[in-house]
Amino acid sequence: MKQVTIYDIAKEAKVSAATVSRVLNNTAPVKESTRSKIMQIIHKYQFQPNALARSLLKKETGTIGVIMPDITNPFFPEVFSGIDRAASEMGYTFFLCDTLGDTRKESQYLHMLREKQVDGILFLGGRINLSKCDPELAEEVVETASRIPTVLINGNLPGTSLHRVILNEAKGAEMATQFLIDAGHRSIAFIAGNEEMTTTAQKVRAFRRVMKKNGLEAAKDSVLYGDYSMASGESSMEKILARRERPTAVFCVNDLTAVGALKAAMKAGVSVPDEVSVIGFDDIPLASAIYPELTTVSQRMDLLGGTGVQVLHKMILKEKVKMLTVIEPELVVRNSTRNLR
Amino acid sequence: MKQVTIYDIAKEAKVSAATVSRVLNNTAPVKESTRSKIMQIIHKYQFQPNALARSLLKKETGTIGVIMPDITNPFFPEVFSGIDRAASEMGYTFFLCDTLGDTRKESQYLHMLREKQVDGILFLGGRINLSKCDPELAEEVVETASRIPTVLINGNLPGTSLHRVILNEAKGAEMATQFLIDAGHRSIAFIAGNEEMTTTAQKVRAFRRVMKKNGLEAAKDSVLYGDYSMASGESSMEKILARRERPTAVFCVNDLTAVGALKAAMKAGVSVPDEVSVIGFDDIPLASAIYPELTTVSQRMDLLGGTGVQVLHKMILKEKVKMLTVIEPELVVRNSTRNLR
DNA sequence: TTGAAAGCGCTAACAG
DNA sequence: CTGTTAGCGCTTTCAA
Repeated sequence: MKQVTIYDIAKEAKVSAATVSRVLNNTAPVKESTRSKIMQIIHKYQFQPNALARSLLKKETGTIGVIMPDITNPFFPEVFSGIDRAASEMGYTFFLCDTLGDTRKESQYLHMLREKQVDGILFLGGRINLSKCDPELAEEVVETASRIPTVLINGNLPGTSLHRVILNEAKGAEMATQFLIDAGHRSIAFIAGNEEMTTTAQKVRAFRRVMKKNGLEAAKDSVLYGDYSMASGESSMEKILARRERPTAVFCVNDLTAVGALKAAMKAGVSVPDEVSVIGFDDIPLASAIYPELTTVSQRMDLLGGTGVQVLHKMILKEKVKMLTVIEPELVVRNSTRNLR
Repeated sequence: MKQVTIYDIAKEAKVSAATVSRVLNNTAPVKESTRSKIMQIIHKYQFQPNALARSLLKKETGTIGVIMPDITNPFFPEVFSGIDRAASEMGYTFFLCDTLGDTRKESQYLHMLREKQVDGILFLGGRINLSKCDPELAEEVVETASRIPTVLINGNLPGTSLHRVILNEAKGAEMATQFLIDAGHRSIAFIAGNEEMTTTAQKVRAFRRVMKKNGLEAAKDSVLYGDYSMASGESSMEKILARRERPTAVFCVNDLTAVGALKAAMKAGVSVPDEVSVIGFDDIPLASAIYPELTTVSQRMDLLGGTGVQVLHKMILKEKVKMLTVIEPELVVRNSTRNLR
């Protein structure tokens, strides 16, 4: 079936293509009788203008590229949902680019998004969470950002200056640690993620700092590294429970890990929170859906995503925006932690 | 910064745009010396061709639209992941269209995807899961599908004939029910989803059929309706536990609901599986990450998504494909169910 | 092996 | 209020 174009409509209505375009876009007054005739024909053919042609001309596509490492990790759908909610009103649609944590795919997507002329890019995870990011990879992002408005969500590329929207993770980790200490815990373990990632490094530093500040010792083996997954939380918790000296509380780098830790505890017949307190990070929906409900630090993922879009939108409009927007975490106390006093 | 075009490259290389296009696409032999000169200039400007212009001409965008009701429900990211894995090798990228279960948004996205000239559409959830779908809504999909290859995943539009890839849900529900009965359960409740949706209706029918076949009674109140969420599973389970005559097993329409049910049981101090068995449906990652690990029916979501893409891809290539592809469910026995014999 | 020219479908001046 | 004209950036004959 041949695609019907604005010319076909114009011919049948005995007007010029320009006039059809005018009624399509309401971009200039058109006599009511012509308008309705045109409308009728448009309807008859179920005509829809070709967005490619329009975008080619207008140099805007109404499309945003979202790069993320793993849509299967509940954190990202939540952020995406916030992005979507904020941006669909503005008329944007999204290329969802799942990199599976593969740096090469990140590069590919960066290129692809440029070719497809997206209006903006939202970058989450991957290289922007590496403590030591290869300068070439960083340069790639900078290069892209110099042509397409780009905002990094919850990440950074040291040595560059890109627009960012981040959650104050250090603060969140401080809050969690202090909360545990205030509840009387003196021996606390931290189930972390990947050591090379800032999402872990920042929290570990904050954790150690707060412990020290409270005159507590964070033994070397108090921090266990993993990969942010439920499986990793489970195995780390097993190790912890196997020790002769168990901590009374465990702080997890994210909720997924915490859920895994909870499972390990239950499996071992160790009661949470009676025998060990567990606190997570993120506040994904799952956190409040399990038993015991998880005490956690909210990343306010929808706000994170929504704010990212707002910043990006302003950049697209060439309005002024702060380079850095930081969102404050919130402690959400539920039932997986116990007050020892 | 003005966008650099193929002409700028051509001019600087002192060749025609056609030649540049040839080296870009390897579409005709080019003298090695010219080729390398052009390449060098392309590199210098970090030139990337404008995909809009190319797509306008070639009438293909390498883009697939994926319409789904809720990216926040773990089922969908899993399917998407399967789609992505299968399709990114083929060079497709995705518009992710989250409808939030809003029929109007579905319509909007259908239109938008057409305007953006996607090569194909994958439709999940929403109107294609309604037992009684408004003919106009169905017609909209048919109309779209007549112009753009479209496949429905896990759904149907009665009275139309569209390409579909579905999981045999009735079979899955039969397997789950029979499994419970074989384990000696005689009183079984079913926590369902929305009564108007086929994902619920099919399972309810299968559940009743198998009960009857085994000479068991499925009392009217044995089926509780809800909305597929963890919260709905929790509240339904609370109702069930409040009865003087408790069933010994509960079959849940999906894993999310089952997780909610588990929570309610734990909260009430009712042991799963000792006092009540719980079986889910889907096998999302969460199912095996909680304690007790959930017995469930696998929807093989990655296969579902991957197969959907394969079918779609063939349609795009105008190859022959079966209208209907059905995937068989698998029972995954874990620890949330108990054998009574 | 290369260039000229036409055109994908649309919009934006500029006239009238 | 409406038509004409000229592209947007690219690919593809057709000739040379």
